[in-house]
Amino acid sequence: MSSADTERLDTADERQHTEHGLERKRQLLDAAGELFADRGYSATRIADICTAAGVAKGLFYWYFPTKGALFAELVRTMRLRLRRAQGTAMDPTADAVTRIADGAEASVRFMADHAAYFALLDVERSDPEVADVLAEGAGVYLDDVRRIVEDGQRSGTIADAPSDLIAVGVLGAVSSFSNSYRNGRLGDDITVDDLARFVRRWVINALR
Amino acid sequence: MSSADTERLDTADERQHTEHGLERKRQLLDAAGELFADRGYSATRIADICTAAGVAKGLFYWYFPTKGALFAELVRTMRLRLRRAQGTAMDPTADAVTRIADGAEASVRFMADHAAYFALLDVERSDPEVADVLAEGAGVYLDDVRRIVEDGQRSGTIADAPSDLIAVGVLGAVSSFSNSYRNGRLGDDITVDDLARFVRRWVINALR
DNA sequence: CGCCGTCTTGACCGACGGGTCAAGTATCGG
DNA sequence: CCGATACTTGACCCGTCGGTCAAGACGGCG
Repeated sequence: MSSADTERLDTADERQHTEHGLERKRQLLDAAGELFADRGYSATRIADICTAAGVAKGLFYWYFPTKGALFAELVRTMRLRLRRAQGTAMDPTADAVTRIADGAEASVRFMADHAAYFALLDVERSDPEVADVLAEGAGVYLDDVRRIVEDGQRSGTIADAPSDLIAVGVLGAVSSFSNSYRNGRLGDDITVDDLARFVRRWVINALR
Repeated sequence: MSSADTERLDTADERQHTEHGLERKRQLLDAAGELFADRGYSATRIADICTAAGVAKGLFYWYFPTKGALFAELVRTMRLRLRRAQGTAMDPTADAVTRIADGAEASVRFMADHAAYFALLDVERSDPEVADVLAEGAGVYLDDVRRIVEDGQRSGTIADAPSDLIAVGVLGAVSSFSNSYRNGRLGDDITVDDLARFVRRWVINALR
């Protein structure tokens, strides 16, 4: 038996984790998410993440091959969760406008629920170390929305204009409102429900 | 005469620059703007800026006390220019909706003209070293728009809803569309004029 | 020409932080 | 009780990068 079999994973990122190991990993992910959110990616030291999670620095590399890998995992997890939230909020049999409005509303609520995480997506977009992962998902939502917009245009419920422009507008509205809400630019007297309702109305208004 | 007079400016950021000196400074500012835009603030090394500007690293500190200071100057210059562009585009005697639409259109054109610069504002929002400068101006535009919105609501031309929400929506639309245009998400077949017209229509539609 | 202030250089310094490593501890199946 | 495998530690290494500095070059003015 050659020694290659075991060596394959020595340095690799795929390790055999126990239940407890996965829990640790999640702790690190959580700590990192919070720190990234309010200090930025590059301003967050691996040592900070470990301190926040209450472990030694060396342990970081047991779970992640590099800082960027953790970031990528964080982003992908988040993206998955958001899409799931959108999916369950949208009734596939409803008309295009309703579907978009439902998706937008769900996104706003989701982003408000996970404010710490979403401050991230909004940040460090250009750091080459992370740009790829971020860009990778940027077009996905756009495509989702554009498809529905075109659907709506075929049935005449959505105004006739370049579908990608409209999609950008919808996505932009969701993220703008969510961002402003998150960093308190809207004041404390407005609730998530208020915001969600307003965005729904705003989007519907923009589509016609 | 005490020696304090000359010493005051030794380390300070205010230096006596000749015409040629100011030109140099502008070169550095330009080079930095471009590099920041496509690599991010923290990923851009001072050495990179100097290389791009074709000067030695030491010279950087003849013109700027620190990296952050250059950034701050860049941002403030940009903000000033944008506000000026908006100001000249908006007829103070026109009604609120027209004023907002004009301002939005002008902003879109301006951002397209200065794409390299504006990739910046969108980036590294959370880097503590630069967060202050960025946040400092964030509320300004919001206030500008909100005032006009409230004006329009008084005269009944703008829908009755929290004015800050509406202002966030307008600002968000402008930046979303500009961003998408800048990084090519809208395809090459769309021109700035198309975009500007579309945003105008979008904003007007959203206000009523 | 000689002085002075502006401008320019590139070698150098220091710390900061990502990543490594050798030495453990904890747990579990046999 | 033994060995294997997952986990944990903190000292250490080392490249990188912001910032300094001493030595000049250039240009105008008396």
